[in-house]
Amino acid sequence: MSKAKRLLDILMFVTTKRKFTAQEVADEFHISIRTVHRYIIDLCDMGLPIYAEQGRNGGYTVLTSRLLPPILFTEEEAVSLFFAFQSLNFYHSLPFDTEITSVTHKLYSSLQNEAKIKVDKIRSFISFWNPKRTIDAPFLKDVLEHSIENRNIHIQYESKSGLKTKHIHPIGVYAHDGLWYLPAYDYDKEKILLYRVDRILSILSAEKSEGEYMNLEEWFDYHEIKKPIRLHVHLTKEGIRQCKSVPYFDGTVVTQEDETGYIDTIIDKGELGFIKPLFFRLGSHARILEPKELIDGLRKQAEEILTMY
Amino acid sequence: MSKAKRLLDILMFVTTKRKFTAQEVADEFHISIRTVHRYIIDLCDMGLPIYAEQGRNGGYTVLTSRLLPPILFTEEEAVSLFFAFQSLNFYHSLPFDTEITSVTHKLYSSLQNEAKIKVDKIRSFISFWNPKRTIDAPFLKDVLEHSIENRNIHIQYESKSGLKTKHIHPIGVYAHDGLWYLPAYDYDKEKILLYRVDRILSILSAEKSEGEYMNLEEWFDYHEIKKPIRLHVHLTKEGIRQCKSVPYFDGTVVTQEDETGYIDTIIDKGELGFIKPLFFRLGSHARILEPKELIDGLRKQAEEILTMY
DNA sequence: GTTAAACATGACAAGTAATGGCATGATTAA
DNA sequence: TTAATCATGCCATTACTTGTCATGTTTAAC
Repeated sequence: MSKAKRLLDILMFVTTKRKFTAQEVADEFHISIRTVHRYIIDLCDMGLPIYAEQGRNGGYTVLTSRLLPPILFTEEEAVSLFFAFQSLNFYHSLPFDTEITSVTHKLYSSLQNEAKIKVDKIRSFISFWNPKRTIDAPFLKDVLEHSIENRNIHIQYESKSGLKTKHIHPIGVYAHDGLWYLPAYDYDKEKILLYRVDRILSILSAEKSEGEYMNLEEWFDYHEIKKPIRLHVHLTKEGIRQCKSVPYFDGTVVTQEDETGYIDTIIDKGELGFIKPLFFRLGSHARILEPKELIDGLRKQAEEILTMY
Repeated sequence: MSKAKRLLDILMFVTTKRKFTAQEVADEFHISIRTVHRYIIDLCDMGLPIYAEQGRNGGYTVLTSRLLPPILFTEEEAVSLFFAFQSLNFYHSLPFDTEITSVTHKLYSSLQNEAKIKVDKIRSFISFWNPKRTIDAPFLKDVLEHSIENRNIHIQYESKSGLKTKHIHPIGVYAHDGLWYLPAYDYDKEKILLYRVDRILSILSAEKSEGEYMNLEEWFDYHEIKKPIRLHVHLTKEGIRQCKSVPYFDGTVVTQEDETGYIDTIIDKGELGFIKPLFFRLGSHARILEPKELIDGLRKQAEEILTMY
């Protein structure tokens, strides 16, 4: 076996063990101790942070955590990585922040000048916009950790009705529109609710969870329609155009031959509050035929507005 | 110099040149041709896709594009990369799609089992939610290319008032809420407008641009207030809560001692259409004091609703 | 069809690097 | 004091790398 290959094998061996003696390596690879000492000098030269403790019970200790075998990237692949990083730029709170910074440096410094220019251009010509929030989510990493470790937590939460203590089982976290959300099973309400990570004021305690809950992906797919209700709306041409831009209606907008259209679908009653402002904006571009509750809600809100002003 | 170092130097040399002869390498590194042949066998063993053409004008050709020197990542760094990729998951159209797939494979396959589990967990416990759009943006990569290369383009665009041909200078592209947007200088309207990349039906022609335009970052920072207007609103406690969640008002919401609050700021008249539905939803939680146009707009829309139903 | 430029491969001697063994010393815990 | 550990030097042996030369093969150009 070539020396380079053997060195890498030893690199993997020692970064995995973290603490080891020269004798252990010699036994593992059937080489002499003298050679092991020499190899360790080579690894140090390669930049592996390693230190030795002398005397009985001494040995070597590797400072970095486990390393991957060296990977050869093409320039395009490196560029695509910077593109991926670009999508994280607008987030204020992020887990893995320090690691991403170190990867960025490692990659950027190994690029040739031409590729550096390309990366810089990507940075200035492409962006993933999210509202630049000033809201901090200090418990993001903790909450993520607890959900990965399948633990229940007690949290102090700033809800609509004031400060509350909640006993929840976190399902996962997701970012949307610059904010971090936490779907979690609420043991008091006995159902899954959606929390905002920035509104968590503290984590009081955590305990291992026994139950099995859905994961984040399942939660995204899962939309229980508890109170099905028919939504039936006629749309003008402009109404179609606007509704097609609303992800919620993606796929349900039907265009007819005369260029008008309609939406005719089943939704959950709880979602009416969410779509009401939408139809307010559409005004006469959308004529709601069903449900009556939506029409009444719109009327009520319209009357409230007219009473106010 | 050690063999490993020399092999890497040659690797860089040949991946940059793409096509070369053994003699060229021999001259460059002052080694014999025989050795070059031997080195090339080593590079093949390392997995470099390279083939030889025999005969006069023959030589070697490297199939992959330029490679970076091998990079050592820590396991945490690799995990953070998967985290970054996660943020691209909900996008339907992406440039660099193939590269990201190949990087993902390279990295994942080099992970140890334990780390693979960690990555899988991240994938199932953290997400960057964006509406799953079915809308395709086939010209995304082209438009990006043209803006990087500082070119003007003629496009067919599906606008509010139908199919139109536009002569524009693209400034860059950005993703928001699952859609790709293109701010661009419109040569007919003589100002910067915002286009949706999915509404571009074709790119008719392109020519080198002479002018200097702002870049994407500048455009984000730039918000010309052409027709300044005062927005002055009183908010209830719930009104404050809701407005604080609206990025547009981030920082302008003031809370008073009695737990009510207000917004008092200068905005552009053109933005009224955008904030109108917001105040409709807030209803009596927000009492608009100024501008009159906003109140009138709300009243008009409310009357339209009441006339309809 | 001959020639020149390229790759492909083998043999071998000379040179270089890596290895193992041994010796010595330093440091530390038992 | 002893045993376990790292640190380092020396040297003979072994293994590898290199350059030179020789021999083939393939292909384009003349």
